[in-house]
Amino acid sequence: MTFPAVRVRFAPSPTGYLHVGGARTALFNWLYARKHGGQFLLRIEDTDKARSTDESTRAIFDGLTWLGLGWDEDVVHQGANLERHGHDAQHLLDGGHAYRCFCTADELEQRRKHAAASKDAFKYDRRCDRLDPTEVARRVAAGAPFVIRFRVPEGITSWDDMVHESISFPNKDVEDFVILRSDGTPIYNMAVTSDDVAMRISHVMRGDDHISNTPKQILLYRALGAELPRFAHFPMIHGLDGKKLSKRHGATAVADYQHMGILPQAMNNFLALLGWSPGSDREVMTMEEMVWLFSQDGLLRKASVFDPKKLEWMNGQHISRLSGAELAPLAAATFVRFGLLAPDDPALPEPWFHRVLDFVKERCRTLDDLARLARPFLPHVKLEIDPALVESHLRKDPVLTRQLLLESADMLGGLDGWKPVVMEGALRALAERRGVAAGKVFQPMRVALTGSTVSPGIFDVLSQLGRDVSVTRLRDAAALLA
RNA sequence: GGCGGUAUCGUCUAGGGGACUAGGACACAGCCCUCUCAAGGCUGGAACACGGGUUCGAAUCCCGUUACCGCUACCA
Repeated sequence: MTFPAVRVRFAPSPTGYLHVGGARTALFNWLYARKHGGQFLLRIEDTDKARSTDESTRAIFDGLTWLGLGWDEDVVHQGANLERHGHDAQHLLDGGHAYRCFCTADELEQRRKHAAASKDAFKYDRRCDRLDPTEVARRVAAGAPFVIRFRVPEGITSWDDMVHESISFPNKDVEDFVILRSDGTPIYNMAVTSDDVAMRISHVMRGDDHISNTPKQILLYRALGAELPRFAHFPMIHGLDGKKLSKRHGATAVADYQHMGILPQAMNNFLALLGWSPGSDREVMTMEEMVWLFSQDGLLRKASVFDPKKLEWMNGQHISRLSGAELAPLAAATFVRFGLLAPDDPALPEPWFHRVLDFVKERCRTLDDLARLARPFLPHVKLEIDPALVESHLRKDPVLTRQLLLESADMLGGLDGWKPVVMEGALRALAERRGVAAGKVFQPMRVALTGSTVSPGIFDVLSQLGRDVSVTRLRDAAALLA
């Protein structure tokens, strides 16, 4: 027996940026396709011309590209398939699965309000389905506008969801939904089903806000005589307050995290763990490992809360585990933004640059941290010491500090060899001679050497900087105190 | 209101009838390491929503309640 080909799709509507919930849906689809050697397709659902923008479409492409979630065939623009959607709807009408409805939007609105006022559940009452055929023909001939409604049959509609177990809806709770607007364009469920059939989608995997659309789509598949795909409904992602993630929660676009210095693999890793678990305590994973570990058995049903703190932690883990060479291209844009490198800077592929990244990466949680910490070790960047730091760390005890700086400069300048262990012995001896705690020597040195109170160990800093630069910076700082 | 879904530490989760004194991670607190900051190590507080069943035995299965979420458009 052969398994049907796995073909999945991510189908966002281009009405904003790519937000983290969408990204997670795309990720799961991508992971599933990779896992099973199938295709991951992208379809832009732009049938709502009023809300769709090219800018949003671009944002979706950019977001997916940044995350590394490439799609396998040409992008499908739903709007290009309007004709087929219309045909399918017509086919349904011809086959007796649908009927014309002449009720206007205003009338419907009135009836809905009326129902709400008397606390009744509103459901279309099928009055147009009871119209006499000659009356229908008369109205059509007279040019009366109409929509096409699907005639929901009796019975119950259910399916085995890959995330949930069996979900079922009594058809009496599903109203005769509109499939074609009066202007001949399709409504969501019609367009989606028509496209999914045409694209031979095998697994429809999306957010669980679509659960109540599923019975409608299943009914459409059946009326169209098409084979049903498998369905999977992923739980929503909420903000810290437990409410649906929205702008109120701060950053919700994947691009926001990109600009905050989050690595795409960390974003994917973090998102994957929202609604999926490998079934063990495994947390930090590469994309390859996730593909390997991904399984529908690990799919969770409960909505999860997006916690930016944990994302940052995870980002730090990824940064530390990547080599300087791997980090360089990922960090390039950030270094450019910090004014430390030019776009396509020749330093990017240089081993010395990679060594700098390796030198500081362990203490970073974001690429911004990386840029900040790497700065003092970039030979072409002039060291600047924040005046506030000069005040708080050097001018506290200017005479002694200047003395210590000068002495260490002399001492280091004449040191036999440039080894951290040797420096340590000499510097500690110096502190002892002057009767001060070692930290009293090291911290001013750190500020003098890096312009910061945070850096790798001071002897490693000296070693990385080299003797000449180190001595110069110590003397320069001392000069500030003269 | 109707329909659907969900329920384990503050958060992400492990758990699939006995291995649960409920495990890990983030966050938080303390300690260790230590020249700073991270990383790392150790320790601590912190959860099975509630009520009924089923069973010798329930976090795990069933029912109900509650809470939360989603859908309820000629939006997607």
